[in-house]
Amino acid sequence: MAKHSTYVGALSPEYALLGFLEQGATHGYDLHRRLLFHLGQIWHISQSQCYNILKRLEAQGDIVGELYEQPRLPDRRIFHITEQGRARFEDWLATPTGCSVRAIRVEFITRLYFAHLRGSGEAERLIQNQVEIVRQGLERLQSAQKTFAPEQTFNRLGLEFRLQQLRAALDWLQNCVKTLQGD
Amino acid sequence: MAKHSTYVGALSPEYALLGFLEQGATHGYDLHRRLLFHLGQIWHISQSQCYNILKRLEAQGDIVGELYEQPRLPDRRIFHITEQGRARFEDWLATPTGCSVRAIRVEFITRLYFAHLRGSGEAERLIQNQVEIVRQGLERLQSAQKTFAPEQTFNRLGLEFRLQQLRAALDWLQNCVKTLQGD
DNA sequence: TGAGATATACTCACTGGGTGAGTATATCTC
DNA sequence: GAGATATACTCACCCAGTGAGTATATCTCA
Repeated sequence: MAKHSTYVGALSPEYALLGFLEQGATHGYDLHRRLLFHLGQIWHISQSQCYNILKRLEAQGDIVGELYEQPRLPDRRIFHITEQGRARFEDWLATPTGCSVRAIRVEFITRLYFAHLRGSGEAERLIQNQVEIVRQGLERLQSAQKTFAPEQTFNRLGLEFRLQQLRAALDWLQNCVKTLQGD
Repeated sequence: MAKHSTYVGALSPEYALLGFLEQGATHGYDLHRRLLFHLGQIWHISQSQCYNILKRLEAQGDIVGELYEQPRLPDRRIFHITEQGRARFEDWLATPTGCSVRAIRVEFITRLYFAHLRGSGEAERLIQNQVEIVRQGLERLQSAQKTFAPEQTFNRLGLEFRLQQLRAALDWLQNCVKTLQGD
């Protein structure tokens, strides 16, 4: 069940789509439009990729589509989220985000978006959790830094880069709280 | 020719492999080991992915492999870089890296690695170029910041995140010069 | 009035990044 | 003498992502 891919590159917008569908049934075209409008700076997803994901979600049983014929426009498939899909989404929303920069930029902000919509301080809790995770990640990287052989200059540089990025992410997280309060 | 993929996710270690092969012919197992040792913090590549790429490079004519039978160990395929492959590599090395954080962390550091090996100030020039590119990117993002509708809080947050990350990258670049001089 | 852009809605075939498991042998270690 | 580790590569698979194509309706502006 809920067999998450383990490798870090696997940041699929499928949960964003599930999240939109959790708010109510709709069709692929609309989902793509909403993704662009609300999270377009986070996800850069083509229309066809959107449909690809919907196809997969349907095959997995997270959503079901019903065909509606329209008089003159192309037929629509309206997707509904299933109980299984809803459970997967809730599960994902409660899963802490890793501390890679990419995970924060993409997965964390997406989670934050849906948590914020629900109100009641969920977003703030999410941020505080993430601050803790990033702090721990920083410590881990800092101790890893000492283990390099001197000839591995570029591995060291790579690690320093990640450290700087994580520190910046931490600053951003702390600023995030204020931004979300002020709107 | 040199049909680069256009989308940002496309950061293939193929050029790193070409770069190693440009230093001399060798086999897949050794290439994977070298990639891990010298750039393991930059590329997280499984063995099979390494072989996948070699297969593609051979199909494209950038490298050629010759089979060597060994008495008791598995056969080896020794790969040589072709003239076309060498040209592709040189081309890539001279191409400026984009200003996404990921591109810098991965592509830029890889370029820097090979430029540094050649000496004669190539690495320093690369860094100075990149500083300029990142500065321009920062300005572009800063002006994009003003164009958001007020309801697009999360797009704005996403953009702020990228801004912070780029500023940190700029600091890192400036530090880089010192690190490379001091070894 | 009529040409061209833009919106609606989806399909298809493809590339390429990435993984995990499997194969078979030799040597090192305890 | 058993079990880990190194050598060297193959295979089948998943999924992220793209670009082009299809077909119609409405809006825009000269």
